[in-house]
Amino acid sequence: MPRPRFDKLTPERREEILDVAASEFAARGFEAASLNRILERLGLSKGAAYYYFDGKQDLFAAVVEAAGQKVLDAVDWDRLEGAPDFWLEIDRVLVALSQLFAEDQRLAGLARAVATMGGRASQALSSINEQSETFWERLLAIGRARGAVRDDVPTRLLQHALQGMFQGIDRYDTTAGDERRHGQLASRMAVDFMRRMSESAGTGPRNRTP
Amino acid sequence: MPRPRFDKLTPERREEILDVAASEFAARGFEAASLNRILERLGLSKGAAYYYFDGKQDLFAAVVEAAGQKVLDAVDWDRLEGAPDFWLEIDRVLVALSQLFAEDQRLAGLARAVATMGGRASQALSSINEQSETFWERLLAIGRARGAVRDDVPTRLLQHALQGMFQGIDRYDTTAGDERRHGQLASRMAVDFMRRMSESAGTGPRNRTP
Amino acid sequence: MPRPRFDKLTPERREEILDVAASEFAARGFEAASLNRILERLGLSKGAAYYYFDGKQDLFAAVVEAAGQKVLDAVDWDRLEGAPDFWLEIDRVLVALSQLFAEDQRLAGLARAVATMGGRASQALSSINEQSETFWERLLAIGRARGAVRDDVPTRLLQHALQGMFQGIDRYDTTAGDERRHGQLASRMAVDFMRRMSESAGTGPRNRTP
Amino acid sequence: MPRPRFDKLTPERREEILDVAASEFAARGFEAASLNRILERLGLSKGAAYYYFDGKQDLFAAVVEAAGQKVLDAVDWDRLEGAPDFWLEIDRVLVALSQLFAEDQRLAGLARAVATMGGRASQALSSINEQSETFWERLLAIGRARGAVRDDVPTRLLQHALQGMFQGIDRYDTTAGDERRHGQLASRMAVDFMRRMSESAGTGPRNRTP
DNA sequence: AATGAATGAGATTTCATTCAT
DNA sequence: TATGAATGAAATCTCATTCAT
Repeated sequence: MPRPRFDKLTPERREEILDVAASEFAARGFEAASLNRILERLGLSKGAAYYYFDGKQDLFAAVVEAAGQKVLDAVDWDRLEGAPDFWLEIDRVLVALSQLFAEDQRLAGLARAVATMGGRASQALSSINEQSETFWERLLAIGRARGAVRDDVPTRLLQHALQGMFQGIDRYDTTAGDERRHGQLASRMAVDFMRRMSESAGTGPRNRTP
Repeated sequence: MPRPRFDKLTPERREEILDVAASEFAARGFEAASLNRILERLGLSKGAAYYYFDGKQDLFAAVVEAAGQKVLDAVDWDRLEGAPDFWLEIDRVLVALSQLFAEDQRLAGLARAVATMGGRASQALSSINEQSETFWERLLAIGRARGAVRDDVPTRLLQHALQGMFQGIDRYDTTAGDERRHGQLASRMAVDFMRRMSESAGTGPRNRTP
Repeated sequence: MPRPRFDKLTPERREEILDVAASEFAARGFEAASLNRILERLGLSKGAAYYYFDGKQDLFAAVVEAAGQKVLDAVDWDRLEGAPDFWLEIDRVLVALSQLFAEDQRLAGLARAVATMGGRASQALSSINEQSETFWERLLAIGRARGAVRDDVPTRLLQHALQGMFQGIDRYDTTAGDERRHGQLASRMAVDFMRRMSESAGTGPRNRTP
Repeated sequence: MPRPRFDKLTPERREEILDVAASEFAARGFEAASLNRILERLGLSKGAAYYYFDGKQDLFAAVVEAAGQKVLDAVDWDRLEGAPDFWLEIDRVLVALSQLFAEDQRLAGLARAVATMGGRASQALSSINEQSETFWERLLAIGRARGAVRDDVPTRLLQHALQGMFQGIDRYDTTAGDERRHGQLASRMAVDFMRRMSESAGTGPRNRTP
């Protein structure tokens, strides 16, 4: 994770650095991404880079954390907690997220890049995983408290299954021909899949997707 | 894809080559895998390698295709087609597959490696994608013919969603602590998720998982 | 030079081999040309290639010699010897040659490739140089016997200067934009340059080019 | 072309680098030259090389440009412009150049190397071609302004023909046995050839070479 | 607080040639 | 006569990282 010094930079510079790095990582994946290229595009010296970050992995971690924060912030947790119909609200949440992903093309790429790292990135990604788990745990916990989400399956298992399902849809989206229509359909189906996977039995009518 | 010459090698050598390469690709992903390391471990000269394969990507494609074939072969398609209860048979199929994955640890790694390549590997992976689509299309087509699989969603979208879900579960499996018990649970849950995602409405009782 | 065995091949095969090799050498120059690529395109095995030729240089020599023979054969030496006006006949000769070069695009490329080798190709090119010298010596000797070509400069020097000049024009031709018109102009100017360089003083009017 | 950083090296180091590289390129031509060998001889690490240059072609371009500059600097343009007898002055210029080439053996080799690249080196050699054209355009423009150089032929055509002729003489020079005497003769003849090729008709007596 | 020169290992790939069969 | 498997050196280039200043 970035050294404390990194926070002393102006917010603009900080954001620019993470921005450019995000583009590279998202476009090429962690391994194929080139630190050199990132720094060149940034006009940042090698020395400076290693002054702020501990290396390539550390920069990657910072980038992904920032992206994760964006996702966390895009959800109105209080509203979700208080919503009368959990699944209806989830629908809103996912629509918001899919808009976020549509606006910031790098998010999907980063998600893919993280998935790639697998077991390899030992320490660097621990914070990322925590963050990711936070998101799902929070979301599923709320659902469970409402009795909307099944409790016959470990949270982490459900989380990974959902996460994977979303990534699969993302991959479909990426390779689909007619982009606009597919994007909408994919987003709608994602909600449907999520509900089917997570809903506790007997919660309500079988199929809410019109 | 490997040059025709490759097929002239003894089956043992062929398998050994694909085996070692599979280990490397599965363990590190495509980008981070080192062709050098593979050849070194094989005692194969660089020249020979390029005599049989067109390059790193080509070798990767061969490795993945062989793995894919294993998966295809693990399914008894005729039996699936004739089974009285589709979902019951699917359960058997997935159990078989999860055993296959458990036995050959590299399979999951390869699946991850393929997922990683994303758009980058253009031509080299076309055959792989075909193979993968073949598997799912076949499976879903049978399910649809039986009226067991919903038809309100494009096959490819469903395929990707399912594929991603399984990968998510695999990732859960990989990082879970108590391996044995989790593996079984995960496998059982995978069937449940798949059924929930794919089942056509009104097919039967809501939740078959006891 | 090709081993005697080479002559035992059918003329068609012989020509095909030299043809394909000529394309490669002409297109890439000697160093960058790939023997592998040539053999692949020919469907000729490595073993066979080394059975007929002594190696890359040897093949190159054979290719160039064949090309040189074409050039030698394109000149009607008897007619040149008996022509009433030497320079008028040279004009015809050069037009014929420039047509030959226009028809067989590889000739110019080969000429360039030979020029490249410089001192390096020690033995392999000796025959080529002999051939080349034969051409010019013959041509200049006739001109001298007629009193049309100056004799205050060593033949070999004149030869190299002329050869170089032609190559220069060839290079101009290659890079010129409007191909058709330039080709004609270049060919016409080549004769003019050659005459100016070679004509003995006081042979006639200053400028025959209309 | 070398990155700006290259100019920050000490002049000595800069010259040494270009020197060693020039030797290799001149001796073997571009394709056969080995970047590895150059760096080894220089005691320069690969990384450093690519820190200063963009690659082999880039280094080559730098080498040739430096050489070209030497040639341009060897001509006293002002004096040529003001000389009472253009061709007499050209004689001086060419003698100076032939001395330059005699002193720096690599120059001719480099000229040959450049000629070799032909169409292949697309962008890398654009600056070199400009430089070369500058030299000839300048020289011929002065001659034309004086009425000494014919204007019935495009400058670039004349330029290439002259350039080729000089290279031919250089090749003669290289392969000639008795070096000293030939060199002088060749230099003298080069002037004669150039004049014959370029002189506008009716400028003066037919043959100035005694 | 920052620079940027330098490293050197390692990447993938291509080459001409040999030789057992 | 002919094959084609095998070699291994060498090619160009990129990488993340270090460190003296």
